[in-house]
Amino acid sequence: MHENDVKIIGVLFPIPIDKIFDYTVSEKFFDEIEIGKRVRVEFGSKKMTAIIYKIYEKKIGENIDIKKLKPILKVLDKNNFFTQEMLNLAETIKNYYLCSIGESLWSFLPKATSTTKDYLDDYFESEKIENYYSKEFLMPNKYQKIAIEKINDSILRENKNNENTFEKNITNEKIKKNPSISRRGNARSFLLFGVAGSGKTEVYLNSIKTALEIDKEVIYLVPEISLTPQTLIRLKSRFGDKVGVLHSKMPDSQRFLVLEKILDGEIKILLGARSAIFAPFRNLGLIIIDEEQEDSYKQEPKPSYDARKIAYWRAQMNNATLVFGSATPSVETFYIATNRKDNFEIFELPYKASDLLDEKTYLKEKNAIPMLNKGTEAPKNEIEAQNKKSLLNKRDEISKNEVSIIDMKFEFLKKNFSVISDFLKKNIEDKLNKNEQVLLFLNRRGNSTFVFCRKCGFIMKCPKCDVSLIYHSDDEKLRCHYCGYSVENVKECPECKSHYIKYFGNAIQKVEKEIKKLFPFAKIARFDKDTFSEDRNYNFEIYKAFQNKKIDILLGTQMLAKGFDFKNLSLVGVVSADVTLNLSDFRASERTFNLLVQVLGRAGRENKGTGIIQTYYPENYTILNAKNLDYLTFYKQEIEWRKELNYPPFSKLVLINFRGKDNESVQKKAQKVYEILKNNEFLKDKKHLEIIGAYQPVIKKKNSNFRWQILIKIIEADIFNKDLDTFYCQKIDELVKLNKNDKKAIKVSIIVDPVQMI
DNA sequence: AGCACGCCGACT
DNA sequence: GTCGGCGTGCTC
Repeated sequence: MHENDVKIIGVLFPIPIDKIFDYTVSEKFFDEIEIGKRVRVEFGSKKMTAIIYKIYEKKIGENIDIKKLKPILKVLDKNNFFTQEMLNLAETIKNYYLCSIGESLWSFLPKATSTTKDYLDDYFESEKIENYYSKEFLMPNKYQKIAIEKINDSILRENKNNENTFEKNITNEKIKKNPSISRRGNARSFLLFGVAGSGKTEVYLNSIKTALEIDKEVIYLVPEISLTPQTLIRLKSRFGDKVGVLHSKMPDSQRFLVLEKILDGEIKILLGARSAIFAPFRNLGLIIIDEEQEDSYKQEPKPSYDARKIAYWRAQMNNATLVFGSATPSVETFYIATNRKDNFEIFELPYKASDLLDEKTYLKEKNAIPMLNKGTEAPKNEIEAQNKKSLLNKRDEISKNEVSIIDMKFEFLKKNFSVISDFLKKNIEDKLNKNEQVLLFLNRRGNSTFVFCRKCGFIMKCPKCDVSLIYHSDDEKLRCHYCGYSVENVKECPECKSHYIKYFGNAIQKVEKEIKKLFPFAKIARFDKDTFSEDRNYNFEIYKAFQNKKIDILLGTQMLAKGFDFKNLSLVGVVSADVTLNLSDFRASERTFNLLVQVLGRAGRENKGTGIIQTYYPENYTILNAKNLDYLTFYKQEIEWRKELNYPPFSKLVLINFRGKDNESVQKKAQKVYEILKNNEFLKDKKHLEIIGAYQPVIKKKNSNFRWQILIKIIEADIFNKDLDTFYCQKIDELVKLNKNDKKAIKVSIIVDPVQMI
């Protein structure tokens, strides 16, 4: 084998080893190989697909023994799915989220998932798009107008001093070790803060139009695409074939087709969930992230990236405009936006668009507002005043639904032992009599939260996880909601053989039974993960059935809170608001607040509806502020304790997970690492570092593995700036890696910015 | 992460 | 005997 006959390339696998693997390339492949293309190679004993990351020209390094290298078998791609920007981004992700470069780069490409036909297809077959939304751009109200003008201004301004980012040939030299992302131009970031129905989408659509006019491309992220078919329909009706979609149920072949169309320039707007943030656009001008507060933007298995953060980095690298939208923004984003950090600006859409756009108002607005998309600048002081006014004053003017809080402790004293309070019952009856629809919300699947023996107190627990089993009456089984373990229901106590088995707590199936008893003539349907998994089309069916008034009472878990838009719904009852509130997670209040506001917002999007929250904590600030739909007051209280206890946005969290079969050795390991971190001379910065541990999380055992954790708070970290705290993270990573290779029986993983704390 | 290889216990 | 559980090490 002569040096001239072969080339050597370095490739990456989707494995957690931070290493580039070298292979030889025979002459017949010389024309095909290119950095970013995928190749088929033998790896160990298996054939695997890898991505070309390096092409070594001519000189073969002295430390590479050519005889040890295996040849590549095939070049898989005609097109290169990676732009130069993506390769740099992979490095950034690797450094920030502490994964291997292989894992990082591979997360950009579709991986084999289920190939079920999605119900969206049926949706398009059965419904005519035009029937739903107009092709015309609606006339925005004055709040929308202010936002649109500012966003358009940002998009257009960047066009002037933007170099062409199209790069065809990627060379090794261009892959820098620490790519700079500080190339910040004038592009800005925006938070659109507006209640449900306030017309955020119309603002997005206008911004997209502007971006397209100057030949820029757009990424539009939604939390879960299959729950929001309306968004796609609206996009398609305005922009037609330029719109591409990526969603979770799509087969890989179709995903690659979408990527190809992006590279060909056929697709200019990509709508999708989290992973769509990696779209290989070469002239990205706008990124929209709707429902910005959703946890689903953060991926938990490695690489555990946050699409919002990636969006921020990509916006910086491309000088693109970034738009976040939410009715209840995440505390972190709201903090940054209101403190105007990182070129961030906040706009409020304080009214439901329907309230403003009655015909009279419409005509008034239409006459008052000059044509859009010409970069017309609204008077600066007016905008400022408008923002100030609405942020400082409580939003009294907002047409809000009437919401009541019911103290369940009091119900108990009244000797009403039902899960439905008298007040809620009366209200449901009232609505049913008026032929209106009711939605009941409960955040717990199954029938009872736990099953125990009244004689000896034995609680049925999952043998693999440290959680109680939940009784499902459908099939008379006890299930673990963490690992899926299930057993037949018990009639006698496995411990003392008594027959005094009691079912405790209120889960959704039990509530369903009770509702059926209370309202025997009502048509009742249940909607949760259990009914959902049985039939993929179920949620669409339910949606249609409810729309067509074939259901009187719909009972559901948090899956209901998203995306659904019911017109005849006039009462939302939260059966229990307390389940998520009591979780030991620093985001528990935030999640509960968001969920409550979302669920309550389902009522009366057209007419005025009512809401009822049942709780044991009627004085809790989360519940109270949710009742008033008062985000600002909630935020002020939430941010205060976060600051006090150094939680995000005042710190960056790094969670180290230890798990293994033997509890004691896992504990020892965790404690040893804790000592090492605590005593390390680089990490002795007590002012900026708080190391907590080693402790057992609330769920001590998961899937037969005992768990221990160490939590590190890097204080005063800037949550969007990766440079500030990278040093600490790298050091932590280094120390943990150095100390984990002695035994494989204990698995150690580091999660940067964890979302699941328990 | 997979996967092979190898060492020990259980059982047709 | 041999099947299989999982602990350990390797992948260019």
